[in-house]
Amino acid sequence: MSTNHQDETNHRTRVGRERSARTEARILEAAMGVFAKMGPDAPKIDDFVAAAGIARGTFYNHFDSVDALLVATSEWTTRELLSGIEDALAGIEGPALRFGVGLRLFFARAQADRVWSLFVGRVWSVGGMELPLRDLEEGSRLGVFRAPSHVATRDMLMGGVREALLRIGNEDVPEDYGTELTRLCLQALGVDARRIAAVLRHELPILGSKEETP
Amino acid sequence: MSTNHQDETNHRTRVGRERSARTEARILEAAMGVFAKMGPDAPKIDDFVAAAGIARGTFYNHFDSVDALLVATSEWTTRELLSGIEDALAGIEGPALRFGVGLRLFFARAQADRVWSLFVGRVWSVGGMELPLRDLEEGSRLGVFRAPSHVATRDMLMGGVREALLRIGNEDVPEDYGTELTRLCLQALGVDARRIAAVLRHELPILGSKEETP
Amino acid sequence: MSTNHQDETNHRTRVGRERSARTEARILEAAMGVFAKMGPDAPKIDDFVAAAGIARGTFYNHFDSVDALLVATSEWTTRELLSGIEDALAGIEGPALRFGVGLRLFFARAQADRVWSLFVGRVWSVGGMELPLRDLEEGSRLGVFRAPSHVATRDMLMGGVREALLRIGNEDVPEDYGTELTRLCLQALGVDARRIAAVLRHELPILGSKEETP
Amino acid sequence: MSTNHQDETNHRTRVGRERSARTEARILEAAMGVFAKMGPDAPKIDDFVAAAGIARGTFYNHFDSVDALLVATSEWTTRELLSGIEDALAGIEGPALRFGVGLRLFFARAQADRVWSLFVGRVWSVGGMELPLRDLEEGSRLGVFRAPSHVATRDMLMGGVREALLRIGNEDVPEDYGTELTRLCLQALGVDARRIAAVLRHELPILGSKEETP
DNA sequence: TATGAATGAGAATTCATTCAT
DNA sequence: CATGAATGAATTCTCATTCAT
Repeated sequence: MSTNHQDETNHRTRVGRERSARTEARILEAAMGVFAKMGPDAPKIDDFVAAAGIARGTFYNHFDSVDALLVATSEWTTRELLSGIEDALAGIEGPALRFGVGLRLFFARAQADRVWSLFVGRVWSVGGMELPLRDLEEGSRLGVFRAPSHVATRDMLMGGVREALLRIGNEDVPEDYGTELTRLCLQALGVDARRIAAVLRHELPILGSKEETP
Repeated sequence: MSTNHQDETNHRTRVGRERSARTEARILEAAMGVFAKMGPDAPKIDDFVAAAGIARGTFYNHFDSVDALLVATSEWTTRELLSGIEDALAGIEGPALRFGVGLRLFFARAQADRVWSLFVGRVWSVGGMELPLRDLEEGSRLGVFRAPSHVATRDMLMGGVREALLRIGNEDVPEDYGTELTRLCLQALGVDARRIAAVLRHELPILGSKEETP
Repeated sequence: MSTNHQDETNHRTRVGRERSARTEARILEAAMGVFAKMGPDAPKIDDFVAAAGIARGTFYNHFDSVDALLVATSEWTTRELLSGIEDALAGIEGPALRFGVGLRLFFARAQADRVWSLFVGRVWSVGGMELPLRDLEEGSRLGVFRAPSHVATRDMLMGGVREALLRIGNEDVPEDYGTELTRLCLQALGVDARRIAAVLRHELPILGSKEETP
Repeated sequence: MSTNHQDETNHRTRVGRERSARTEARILEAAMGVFAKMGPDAPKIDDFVAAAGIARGTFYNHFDSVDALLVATSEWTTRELLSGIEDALAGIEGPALRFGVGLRLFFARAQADRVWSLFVGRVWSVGGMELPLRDLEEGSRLGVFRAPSHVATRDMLMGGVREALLRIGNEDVPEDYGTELTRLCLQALGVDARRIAAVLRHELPILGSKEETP
């Protein structure tokens, strides 16, 4: 035997940690699907256990409750997307362009993963996902956006986007669905037609996904 | 002898039915509040029982399950509103005017009853409430609305309105919130600014609520 | 008005009593069927209420519980049969003949009313129906019956008869089923073949049913 | 390292299955007693739970309903007896001898376990226990049995045996009760006295009970 | 006396959680 | 860390009983 005690322990520890991480990922992956299908309140522990193919007790080795799992899943599903979009918008100037292209990127992600789309649409309130307030404010200040009450504007946009996510998650939509939804958002913001056309025509930057994103 | 057997039976039957109807109304009223606060999946039978001040068994005399209650409550909360709005719009012509004024009436109702607003916002998908498709189509055809995909447009509007209902139900909003939301909807539809102003200025017809509305 | 107070009261009382008696008969009739189909433990008050076509409260005007109803139904279904058979056997002598003919009369009744047969078969233990012990003892004493232990003999006969009642109640049996069963009972009792033939050939006396038998 | 992941999993699985099987046996054992005392319809889940000394939830880990438990218990209580009797009769020839000795073995079993006897007597209809039809038919064909209608004969015997089981289960009976009952069955079948005596005198073969019989 | 809505105790069932292996 | 049987509190649901009309 070429391994001494120390090595063995390290090995076991490392193996255990890897196994644990893999199990956790399985649970999160499964949880996204379960929450997407059943919403945040209906699913029971067994739904996750069955979907992840683990034992009941294993669940509790990783999460304390369904609520904790919901939070973790929200975090996991959006972890890198928002900063990713932020990065992708790095070189782009002007609130309308930034907001519109950002939205197009967001919908592209949704259309590429319908389960994700449905999940985010249903539990948005939980995860802290937010509209890019800075761009909205700047747009208002510059007069590019002609929208009245901030709150009403925020609600209109959030609602429209959420409904779109549900639509994408629930049925097949045409490829340009996300673009059209973006157009409607910009119209709602009072952006003039010419500028809207420019935003929708603008080349879509590449969304750099890091490591083990969902 | 002024009462015969037949009369007696009828009387008992009628009295019973009236009592039953009153109890059912109590349950529905309570249910609207419970669903508004807790959503469609979280509440337990006891939540309704406690809110309505009835016995557990009484619940089952009227509804088979929470789901059945949800359906009945949806129906009950919207029964007359939509036809009421339809009636109120009777003399008004033009899709933009009809759609906009209808929306203002709808939000007026919501702002007047925040529990109702929250309930409808949370449960909309269940009740068959629908946008006035006819006006939307006509507006598209006439070029008053400049919106692309029908589906995307529907989603944008529905989502915006739903989010607004949640907002109204959850916190105090300024008096003109509904009007502003309406403006955003019309902007999203591509209606030009002048016409929007006219729609928002148009006098609000009276919404005739019949008998035992919620 | 030609009726004075006294008359009216009498009239009402009489009418009420008649109505009550009719209701009670309806319940008993229905109960026999319900117990026959479901046995003594399974049926709920509502089963009787539904079968009798009465209101729930009405049940309690006549019976205190399902158990009380079972007792009453047993009594009602067998009230006159046993004494009727006794009467019909009045002129017949000899334990084998009396026992055999009595049994044939009993099965004739069962085959004429299958619901009755099933009811008696299932709840026999409740109603105090009993074998004609006197004839059995006399037969033993005289050596006509060659059966060992009294208890075993009683069990064999009771069991056979009960099973026959269930058979008759559950499916169509040939007309001579009761006769054949009687033959088996006499064989079990050790009666010799010639005498059995005589018993089965003996003319069946008429079973005088009085008034409102089931 | 002498245990790998696979081994561990297998071990846990095996241990779990064994524990589960033991619990299930406890429930079945208890259920036999409960059904014997209360019949098939009266007992509540809690009766089984209390008798087996388990938690309410544990019941549902093993059986879906009282009905399912009844079926399982019937199967469990008779699983090996009938084939055991069949085996014990292997070397015995002649329908009367086979039938009679088989019956004596059956009653010996009943008298040795009164709870079993009562259970089988009360729920016979549920479990598929059956009379040895082959012997009955052969006996008829050979003229050893002089019985009329097959159905009537079957009912007479079944009923007698069932009633005997109830008797045995409910009170102390003399040691020869089973034998006497067997005599009555054979008499009912029309077997002549001499042969009956021979059957009852025949030595009782040993009933090999395998492993975990009730 | 007949009615049937309301009641609430009790029975059935689910499900989050624990724990020995 | 993974497993899954056992647990019992929480929840759902049934049904005998009451009572105003």
